[in-house]
Amino acid sequence: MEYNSKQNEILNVTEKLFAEKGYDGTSIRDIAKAADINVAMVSYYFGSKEKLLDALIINRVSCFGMLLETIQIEAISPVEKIKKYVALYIDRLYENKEVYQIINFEVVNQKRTSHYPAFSEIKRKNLKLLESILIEGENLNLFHRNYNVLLIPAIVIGTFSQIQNNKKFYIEMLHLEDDIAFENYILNDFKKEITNTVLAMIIK
Amino acid sequence: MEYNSKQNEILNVTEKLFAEKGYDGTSIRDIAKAADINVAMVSYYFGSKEKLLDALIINRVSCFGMLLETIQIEAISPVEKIKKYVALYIDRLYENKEVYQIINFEVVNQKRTSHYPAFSEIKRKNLKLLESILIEGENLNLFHRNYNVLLIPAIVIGTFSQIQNNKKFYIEMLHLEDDIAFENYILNDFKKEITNTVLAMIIK
DNA sequence: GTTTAAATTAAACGATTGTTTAATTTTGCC
DNA sequence: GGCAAAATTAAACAATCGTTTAATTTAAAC
Repeated sequence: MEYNSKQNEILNVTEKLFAEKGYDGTSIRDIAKAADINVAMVSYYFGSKEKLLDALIINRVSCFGMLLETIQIEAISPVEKIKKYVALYIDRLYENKEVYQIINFEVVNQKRTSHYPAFSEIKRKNLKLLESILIEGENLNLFHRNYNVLLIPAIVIGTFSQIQNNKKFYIEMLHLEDDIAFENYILNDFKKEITNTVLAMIIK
Repeated sequence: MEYNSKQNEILNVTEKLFAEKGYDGTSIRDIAKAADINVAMVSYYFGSKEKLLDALIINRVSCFGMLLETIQIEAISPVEKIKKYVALYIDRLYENKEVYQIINFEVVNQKRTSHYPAFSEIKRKNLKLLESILIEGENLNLFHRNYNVLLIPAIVIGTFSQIQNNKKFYIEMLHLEDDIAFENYILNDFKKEITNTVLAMIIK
């Protein structure tokens, strides 16, 4: 689906507002005001508020799955593959933190669960990839197998979300100066720490 | 604050609905219908919707901090203390998963951040306790210190939330039969796994 | 320049929102 | 039984919600 500049502006504004105030907490008039357009334009371009949410999620998520798959092809050790897997995961989560925040709430929210199958599919795919790397490591006698594969993405995503959601608290506790320092923490120190945690789980 | 049976019924229903559909996604009429009372009763007892949220959170959270502190007094090794710390944390999170779900969203939500200081205080307190156990372990040469203390509660809470929020997905992937099997998984297998993860992070 | 479709607007739609009112019923106390 | 306070009710309040309408402006094509 291709969007013109006006539609993209609406999507950008919507992403920001839905992530900040939630779907139910954001009115179409909020969106129209922030995007500097008439309220009727949202319905005109997207049909309805619910379809706007659909369009936003589909647009943002369409490129989610791809990058990870290249890891398995590379000629590097399973340990390096895990490192790359986690690093890419964190990058991807941070890059799409707004839409991920929206999804995270809307998946829980029992009012709108229409996107559930699409996400299950992406998560299943990512799990398959991780599993193949882990088996490779087990065959090379690098990894043991007394852990639950499901726990690894749960730890990566969960810990990331926890810190991102409580950004203010962690900025305070880590004595970070501003949002840029926080971004640097996530993409560097946190990435290393969570990678080490995952490796400590699986390495013999 | 003491509440009569009618007020408690309202709080119980509100907790369930806010956790399911969010604060903005739940109307006072939803609450009144579920609690089988007149809409005016909510305002009559709690003043407003926002004050109802306040009352709910304060009521549920008031007993949050206490139990953990008993750990430090016990005459057991730091490793055992960490095990107890994580186990108690999981129990507490699961027991209060509804209100925790509400808080988790409302803290992120920039519209209502009034409860932020109270939670920062509880989190800070829990961190202090954890830190004292870790130092005890370092002094006994059991733990090394190349890890970030902040990461431990972030992993425990984050991973728990991630699995709880995507309950449906995990029930499917873990081949669990029903909600009771899921509860058993969280309180037994998951608790062990996440404890092992934390221990793998810190033990020499 | 005229025509036609697309874009944009202000206004209005009915439904729902949180809250208040004023009347009524229930309760506890003497 | 009478009375005052508390509890409960239906109804109404203004505000906001998502959406639609119908009119107007802009843009593109010929």
